[in-house]
Amino acid sequence: MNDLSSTAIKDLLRQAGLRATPARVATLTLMSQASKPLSHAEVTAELDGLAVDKATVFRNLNDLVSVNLLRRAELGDHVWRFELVNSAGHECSPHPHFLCIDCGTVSCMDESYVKDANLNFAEDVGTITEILFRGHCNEC
Amino acid sequence: MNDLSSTAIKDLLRQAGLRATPARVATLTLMSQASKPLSHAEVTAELDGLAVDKATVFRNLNDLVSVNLLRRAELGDHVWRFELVNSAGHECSPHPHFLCIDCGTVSCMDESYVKDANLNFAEDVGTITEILFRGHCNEC
DNA sequence: TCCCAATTGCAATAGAATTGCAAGAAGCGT
DNA sequence: ACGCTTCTTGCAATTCTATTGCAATTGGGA
Repeated sequence: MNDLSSTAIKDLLRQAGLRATPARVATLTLMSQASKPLSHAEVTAELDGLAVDKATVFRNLNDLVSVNLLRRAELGDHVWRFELVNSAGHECSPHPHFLCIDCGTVSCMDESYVKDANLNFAEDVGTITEILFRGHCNEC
Repeated sequence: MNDLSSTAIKDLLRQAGLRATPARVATLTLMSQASKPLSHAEVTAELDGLAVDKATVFRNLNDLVSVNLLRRAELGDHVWRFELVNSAGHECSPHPHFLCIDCGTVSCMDESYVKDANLNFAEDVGTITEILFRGHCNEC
């Protein structure tokens, strides 16, 4: 997806306030080369050359999510999957996401799609912070 | 929501090819009175007067799903939630859910809220099977 | 009512995800 | 380059949701 150099990845981490440890650099590198969202188990397996503990993998993935470098998705099989958040421009205003339950790919949709619905609903039940659509994408 | 009589519920079960055991009747009764999707833990808690084992609750919920009396949803917090599929006409189509990220409460919203958005979006990216809103509910 | 298959209870299990804590690194200032 | 502070890691144990095996029990048609 984004294939970044090692130094670029370290910079990303430090700019996010995280230390650029080998495990984190390897995790982000892996994610930037992945063609689909990876589960924790898959990330652990790919990183086995580094002998990274699974708890560390979990913590790193969640850390990367909390600083918005990764996105965490649930496809409906009770396994978290992680995907790079492409910080190259958009991602500014909150917008709905579409999650394909077959291939796991997350795509962004224009905010205007559900603007009206959002407003109506917010008045009824609470404040919306995330809108997620699940289904089968056109490729699947 | 639908408050069915005990005999009606037994009929539903038998028509579906399942035996009308007390645990199942109680489960379906509870589901028919619920205003929102219930997790397995919630169902177990509500049924504690009957001393139903949690494994039995799981099995019954899954059985009811497999005969299309219940619908099973995953709202992004790794907890299965179940809700009645009302075969009596209304309320049978899948509708959006709202999940409070603070207290975990789930509520249902009317399908019409996002009907237009749904149609527009489906043409663009794929087929929508589930719509989920996350945010802070009015109580939190 | 009788009988067999469906169902249940109990305990054990699977597996994902999380946590506590001490040892080990990253990166700051000097 | 050095040392110090703080963040991370590894390891083991734990939590939590969900599932399964098996013997005992029960529903409901014959």
